[in-house]
Order: sequence, then C-alpha cells, then structure tokens
Amino acid sequence: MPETLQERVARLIRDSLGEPGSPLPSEAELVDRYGASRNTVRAALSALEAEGLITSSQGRTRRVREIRRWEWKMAEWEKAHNNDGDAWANTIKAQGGKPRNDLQILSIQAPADVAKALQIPAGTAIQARNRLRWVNDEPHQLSDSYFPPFVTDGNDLFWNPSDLGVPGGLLAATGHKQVRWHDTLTARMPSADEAQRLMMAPGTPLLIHSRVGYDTEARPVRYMVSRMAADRVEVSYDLNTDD
Amino acid sequence: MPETLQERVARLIRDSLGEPGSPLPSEAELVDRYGASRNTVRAALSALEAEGLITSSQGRTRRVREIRRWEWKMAEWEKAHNNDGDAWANTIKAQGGKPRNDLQILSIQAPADVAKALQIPAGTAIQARNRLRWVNDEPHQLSDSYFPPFVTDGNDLFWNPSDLGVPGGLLAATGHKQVRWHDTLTARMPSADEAQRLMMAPGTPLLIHSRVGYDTEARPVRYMVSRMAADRVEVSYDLNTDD
DNA sequence: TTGTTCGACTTGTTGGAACAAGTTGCTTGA
DNA sequence: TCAAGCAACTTGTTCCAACAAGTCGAACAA
Repeated sequence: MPETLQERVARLIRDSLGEPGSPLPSEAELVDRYGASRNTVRAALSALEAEGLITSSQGRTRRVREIRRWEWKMAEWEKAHNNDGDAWANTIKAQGGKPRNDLQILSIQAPADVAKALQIPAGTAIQARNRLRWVNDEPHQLSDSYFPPFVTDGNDLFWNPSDLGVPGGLLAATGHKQVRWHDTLTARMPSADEAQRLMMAPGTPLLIHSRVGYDTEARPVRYMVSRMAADRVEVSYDLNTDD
Repeated sequence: MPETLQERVARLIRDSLGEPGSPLPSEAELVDRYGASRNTVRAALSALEAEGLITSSQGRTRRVREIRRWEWKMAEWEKAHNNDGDAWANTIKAQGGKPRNDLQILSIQAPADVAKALQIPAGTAIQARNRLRWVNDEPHQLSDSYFPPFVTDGNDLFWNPSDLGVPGGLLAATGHKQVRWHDTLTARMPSADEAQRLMMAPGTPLLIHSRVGYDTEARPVRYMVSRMAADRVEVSYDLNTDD
C-alpha cells in the first residue's frame, strides 16, 4: 500500500521535529515546503497532535510537546504505618511539587463496576468520596473512593472531610483495617468531560488505576478508581520475594 | 466559548451511539440529519475515532468499538517458583486465550533509558531479548529485556532462545537471582511504527510497563519494557501487609 | 515610560467539489 | 450450482476558497 500524501508529510515533519518546546514552521511554510494543500498539511499536523507529539492552539505557533511526569508509589500508598498525612501529597512534595486536594463526599447508588468490586447489588446506596488532586495548580487526577454500607453505616467519621491525622487511615480507625489489595491498571482516551476537567492536551491518554481493598475477613471494604493524565504521572510499584 | 458545529455534531453522535458493534449512520445521512457539510461531519467522526469510541475503515460502515481486555498479573510474574513454562502464556491460557511468542536475541549498544536503569554507561554493548507476544493470533505487546554485561558475559545460556524449562527463570539458573523489583507504569500514544506492529486501532493508547530486577546485592540484573495495546490488556497487582 | 491600538501573522472553522478505493450483495453467465 | 463481475453503496484523499478568531510585536499616543 502506497503512502498517502498526508502520511508522507506527517512523516517528514515528525522526523524534522526539534527539541521539546521548539516551534514548528507555520502551515503556510509547510504548504510551500511539501507542495501539499493546506488541508493536507493540517491533516498531517493533527495526526501528530493525536500522537501527542506537538501542541497547537489558535493564533499561536505549534510547538514540540514537552512532558514532565510525577511518580506515584503504589506499594507504599496506605501500606505505610506513618500514614498520618496524605501519602499522595507527601510523595509529590518529596519530588518538589505543590499538591492540592478537592474532596467531595456524597451518597450515590452503586453503578455496575462499583457494585461488582464491592460485591454488593447494583443500585445499593453507598458513600462516595470524589477527589480532584492538583500539582502546582495543574489538575492531575480524579480519584474516587467507594465504601460498602457495612463499613459506613452508623459511622459519622466518614462524613468528615478532614481525614488527616487519622493514623493508618480512615478504615483502620473505624475497625476495618485493610490487609490485602488488588490493583488493576489500564489506559484509554478520555471522554470530552474528563479531558476538560483535567485540562488534558489532545493526544494524551488517561491512565486508570483501580484498587480494591480487603479486610482480614477478605471482605471488600473500599474501591478506589483514579483517572490520571498520563503525560503528567508515572505509577510505580516496589516488589520483593517474601522469603 | 460557544460550541462549534463539529463539536456539536460530535456530541450528538456520541450520545446516540448504540451497543458495541452496532453500525453508525453513513456520512451522507449524518450530513442530512445535522445539516453540516461532509468536512464537518468527518471532523466530528474523526474526533470520536481519536477518543477510541468508533472504528472506521474504507468502504465499510463505521461501528461502535468493542473491547475485550486480558489480565496480566504482575505480582505473580517471575515471583512464582513454579515458573517452568512462560508465566505470561499460562496467564493467558487460564483466561481462555491462545498465546504465542516471537523471540529475537541481539546485541545492542545501551540507549540512555536502558543505561540508566542498569546503572551502566550509555553505549555499553549489552544483550537484548525482544519479544512480540500474540493472543489468538492478534499482536498484543512488545516486551524487550536487557541484561548488563556482568550477567551475560561468558554465559552461553543467554543465547538460547528456549528458556522454557529453566526453573525460576534464566537469571536464577545463572546465579543472578532477582529478589527485588521496581515497576513503573505509564501510557502514551503509539508511534506510527508501534501502531503498525501491534495493529492498533486509532484512538488506542499504549500502556507501558517497565521493570528493573535487582539481585541479592542490589545490583540491577534485568531491565524489561513492555509496550501493550491498552484496549487489549489490563495489568494487575496483588499486595498485602507484610506483618 | 507606559499603555493602547492596530496590523500582520498565526491557527480554527466551514463550506464546496471531484475522484479514488474498499465492501457488499445482486445479477448474470458459464 | 457456482463463480465472475458489475452496480451501488461505503469511507478515504485531495484540492480550493473564505472568513473567524487568537497572538504578538511594533508603532503610536498619553
């Protein structure tokens, strides 16, 4: 199959990209340089944008995209006993970032995925804690936690937005200590709403981390789903042999 | 900021999408239905394609995209002592899939990221084992392993493509047992080459897993990078408290 | 010196047209 | 019956044109 003109132009531009942050030639110059129409050049450029290689916004020169990722240590997260502050915030601070946190606590009816993870019937009334986390005043991730009724019922602590200063975390303080976790990771493109709320550049995927926490009796006590802009974060795990 | 016509059309189409696998109206019908030009309708459709919501190929009706993910259990991977076969292949088989494996062993000069992970100077001659893994004759992931010279030097076993049947894996058999691992996960859009090799649909990100394995003396003995089509895989970890 | 305005430059949006090329099913001929 | 081939679909590629709208620096006025 022969290469189409827009593919050819995309390839030539891609191979001539400079350092991150450096400007691209204007559309008009690319039209001259490659002898293609403006539409064709634009098709090539939007392909590069969808690949996450360049930025563009109206009136401004296109530039080579630059990325900086923050590490999120998943194995230490809520496993550490000195979990008196926000473990995530501490991680970011340790890397020189300024973390921030919006928390919203609400009652919802469990959607299918939540119900499955918590092993309860779909539609059950449960509590959700929806967090929007920021780094350096840039939105970073949407982190939603869900708790089954037997954990939250008759426990006002869960309606308290400041869970800081609770040693071992909210669950340990209410007698539902987590001893096992099952994490899954995947990625997909964001919906329009997600892209807008996280101020994501086109061509940036969403990295999705979900965690189900189990207590000593192997009951699920928490389900957390974090949706992160993949160009701003790197999730890490430390493992070792048990023996 | 007012909604543009192509955004409006994209939104209306998005909201009217049916079941996975169901067909979309043709471009001509969408032109009639929304009173926009074909260019505008196509811009809306390619936005939806970039979001990973629909498929399209020449001559064929566009359809709502359907996805099926395979789980890859990272905590069990090479930690298990009964690692006599290929642990990844076993995982896939357990889920009803047919795994396959192309292995290529070659000598390369360490690129920057590999050198950093293995703590050796960039450009050092090292051994690479490049794998292309398939599930049901569909390409799934590119998995490349790199070993530092002190591990491979004078050890012909590493040039043997069939590492099956080596209890505990290749490294254990040569006296460099891994006891600690550091994993990182992130996502980005694939390059044109990656998209082609993995036969990835547009709007599909690459999920990238990297693992550095350390021996008992805390020396890095292996660096592995796996690039996976994110719509076909889900990475998982099982964690527990040590006490 | 400072602030505003304006013009030239950038990319974004939307329309139109024509032809290329892949797919699918029906018709037709062997 | 079966295969080839054609017709009518589909999406893909490529051009042209015009105007909208954001950006940025230089010129100008206070």
